[in-house]
Amino acid sequence: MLQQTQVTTVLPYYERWMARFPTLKALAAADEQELLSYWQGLGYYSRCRNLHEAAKRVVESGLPTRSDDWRVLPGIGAYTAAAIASISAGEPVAAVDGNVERVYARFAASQEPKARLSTAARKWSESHMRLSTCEPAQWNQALMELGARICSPRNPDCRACPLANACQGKGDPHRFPAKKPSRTVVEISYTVWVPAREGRWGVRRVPPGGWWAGLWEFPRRAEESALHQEFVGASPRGLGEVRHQVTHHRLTLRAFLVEEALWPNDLDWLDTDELKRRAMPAPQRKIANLALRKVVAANGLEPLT
DNA sequence: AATACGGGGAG
DNA sequence: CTCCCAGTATT
Repeated sequence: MLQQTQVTTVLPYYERWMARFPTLKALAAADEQELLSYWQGLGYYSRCRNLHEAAKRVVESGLPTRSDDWRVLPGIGAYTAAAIASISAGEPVAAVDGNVERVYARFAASQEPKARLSTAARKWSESHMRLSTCEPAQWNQALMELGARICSPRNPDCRACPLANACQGKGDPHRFPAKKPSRTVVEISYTVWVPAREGRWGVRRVPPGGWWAGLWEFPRRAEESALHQEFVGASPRGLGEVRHQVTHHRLTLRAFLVEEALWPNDLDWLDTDELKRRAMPAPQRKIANLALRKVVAANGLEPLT
């Protein structure tokens, strides 16, 4: 959960997750759709599937010990493997996260691209770790903490830094690490229609290969498509517009309520409680709430969380 | 080496 | 707006 996601964001998800799936065995035996519903809103949903798969393998074959063996599990990369192995087994391997990369980039005044920076930071951290009397877990924690609290992205406090003496970047820490040029934003528009009948909602599984694969959504078409044109001709009721940013794409989803025509025939029809438990992409969740307010507010139903 | 992959926190 | 978050897998 913590991969590329802030601790304060993760915390409530983690608590709910651990209450529901308290052991590896429980996790391995869980239904993937339910896992995704607990993950819903966190993003990077492949992490969820990978964690599930990793739990299955571990329950089947036992817990790894060495970093290299952890590394084989899906979703466990260099950072996570090193973090686990150094903490759980005291293995002297460097856990290099964004903090450590930044600390190293400034310390060595390096503007290398991310891949090389990461490798260099790992060697740097590991060589000093071995010279230190510090436990590997403590060393890793200390370096990450230094990056989070002192060598921070926006306001590095070089006066408080224990490495300032030897640091090559302290004159102008903001030059490191090098920022990659920002990509031009791509605008994408979708029409979303919300099939509703007799208190039920029609959803489909997001097809594989793109964003939100495997989650559930209301039918969606690019606005240029022929289906869209046909749809507009059916004069649906507008629900509203939802904007959402995904990396360098800016999405606009225009949502409409349709009660009869143009439903794909492979929809899953859910009542409101079932809809609430399905994992939906954030913008589709917002549309669900628009629809709920419009259609069933009078019945006293609560919005989706 | 570069890109896809979410969503949100914070300045 | 921008940058970046206790990264990983794929190309």
